[in-house]
Amino acid sequence: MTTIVALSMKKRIGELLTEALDRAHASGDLRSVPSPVWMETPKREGFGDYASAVAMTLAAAEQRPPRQVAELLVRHLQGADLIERVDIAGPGYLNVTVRRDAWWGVVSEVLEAGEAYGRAPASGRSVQVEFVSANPTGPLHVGHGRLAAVGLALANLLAVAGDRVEREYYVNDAGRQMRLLGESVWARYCTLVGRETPVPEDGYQGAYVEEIARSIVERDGSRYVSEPRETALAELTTLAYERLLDEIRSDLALYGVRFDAWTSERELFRSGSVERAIESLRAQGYIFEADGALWFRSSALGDEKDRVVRKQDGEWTYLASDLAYHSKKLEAGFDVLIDLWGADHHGYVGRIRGLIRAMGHPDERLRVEISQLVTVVRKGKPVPMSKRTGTFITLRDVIEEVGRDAALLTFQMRRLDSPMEFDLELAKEQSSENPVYYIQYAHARTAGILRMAAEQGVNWQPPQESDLARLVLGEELGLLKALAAYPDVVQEAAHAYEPHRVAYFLQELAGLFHAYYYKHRIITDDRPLSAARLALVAAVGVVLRNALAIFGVSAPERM
RNA sequence: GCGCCUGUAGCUCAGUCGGAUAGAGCAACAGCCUUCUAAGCUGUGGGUCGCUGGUUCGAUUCCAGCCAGGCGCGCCA
Repeated sequence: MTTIVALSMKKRIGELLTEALDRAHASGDLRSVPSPVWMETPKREGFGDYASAVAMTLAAAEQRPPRQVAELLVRHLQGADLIERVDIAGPGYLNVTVRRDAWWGVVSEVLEAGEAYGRAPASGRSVQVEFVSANPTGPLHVGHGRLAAVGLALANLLAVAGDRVEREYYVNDAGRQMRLLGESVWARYCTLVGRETPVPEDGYQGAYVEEIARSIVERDGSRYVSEPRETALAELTTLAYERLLDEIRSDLALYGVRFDAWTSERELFRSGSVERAIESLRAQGYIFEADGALWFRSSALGDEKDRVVRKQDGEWTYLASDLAYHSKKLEAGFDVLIDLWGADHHGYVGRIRGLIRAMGHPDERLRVEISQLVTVVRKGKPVPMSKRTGTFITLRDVIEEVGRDAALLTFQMRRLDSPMEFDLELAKEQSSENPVYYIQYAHARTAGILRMAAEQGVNWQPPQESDLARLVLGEELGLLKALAAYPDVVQEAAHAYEPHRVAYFLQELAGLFHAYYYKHRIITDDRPLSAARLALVAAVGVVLRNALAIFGVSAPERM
């Protein structure tokens, strides 16, 4: 039985204020019809626990000064539950102070809900998140690491916020890049068995290409050179891409990123999905022929220009299969499709949006989140990242150098659309100062205290209300308020599709806890007080754990 | 040239549909281990929010124009 957590404190206060507005309107004190109010969390202490600017918003329609509107709202809030005091401040803010005893209940709420604390009821919405989707032509690099970390977190965040979420990786295992990979491996292979062959000019030069060729030589010898070139090439291509895809899968597994579905581009061609998608667009007049090629009339759908889907030489472009891919996703009935792309693909958004429109879906159905590029720096010098030249830092390198948890969380400490610099030397040097340790250490401390309590036989669960009433310190109230805010943080972050907000919350909660721990003893001779504090500590541990889980970061019991 | 993103403390970055005295971490400096873990805590200093205008009672936030950086503008992906 899942406990459906009651409304958060913020929402409860918002409802009380909405009711007050309704009463004010019904009694004729207020002329305008009030819309649902938005509570905010004041930046400064002394401004109450929650604030609303509703009086200022209404002032114009009421043709009265904001403070006068605020005063009448305060009158209608008289006697409301939970509320200790409402102050009018500044230009007309309503600053609501919640009764101290109202906070204690959050401890029991957190402990009873456990893993479910912060989880919203099912929204009924289904969302598909497609991310990473790197071509299997080489190992994952740092940029993929950012996309993987954010995709993982975004998917988890939406799931916690109530959406049904599918995580998908689209495998580009067809087309020109695949052929180049095959030719590159072929060249290395031939050279290794004594037939010097140059790697094609646009081919892949990385050392991993030669390694693949070498492993094929070790297993199969030189038998491919006696086959017809086309047959051998096809076989080597498949061997190479399967091997690289395996590596990608294992890198992602090492990183803790799992996908629910892997869609193959080849399969889209083989199954006829590409032809069907193009035919369907043609039937609507969005496909035409010109200059010996086949075009998608995306300019009629908001794109900058029309795009080729089949080249003069008869080969389909990447766009053709991508149209088929997105058609299938739409037909699968997802309410929202999220594509997480690197900034170097953002010019692609217009044509995919064109498809969405052609298929008669609203723009909101497709969300393309663009990750600005990651610049990798080593000792202050930029490291070029190119699969073709073969000089790049792989995701695996990063995980091995700075650790999985640190890598995952580092990518969450900035907004996705903010460019970031990743200095490997710095990341190593600062590893002990990394936010991830700070947060994990807070969790380990909660675990350590609970262990000690168990050893000393201090009984604290289930928490008694009379004991919780002993939580009166400023630090304790601060922690209670943070715990109460967690469901709001999750919901607001999900609404904005911005998991990094949860990361900042984590840092704040960990900070509050460290300060509390240092200033006050949890386990003392005062058993009821100890019980109350232990319950609070346990609740902090639960929320730290739940929030870390969104990022796929571990919550160690000891460090 | 056009499009998208970015510009906030020395550095890396937050900043809640426009709101109150713009915040955090790192770095610097000064303190704190007889304690349930010092991977921690306490304090100090540090800002023309890129620039200029506009809208508004009110702009770091919205709009326009500049400046600087990144990315894109292919019958590549």
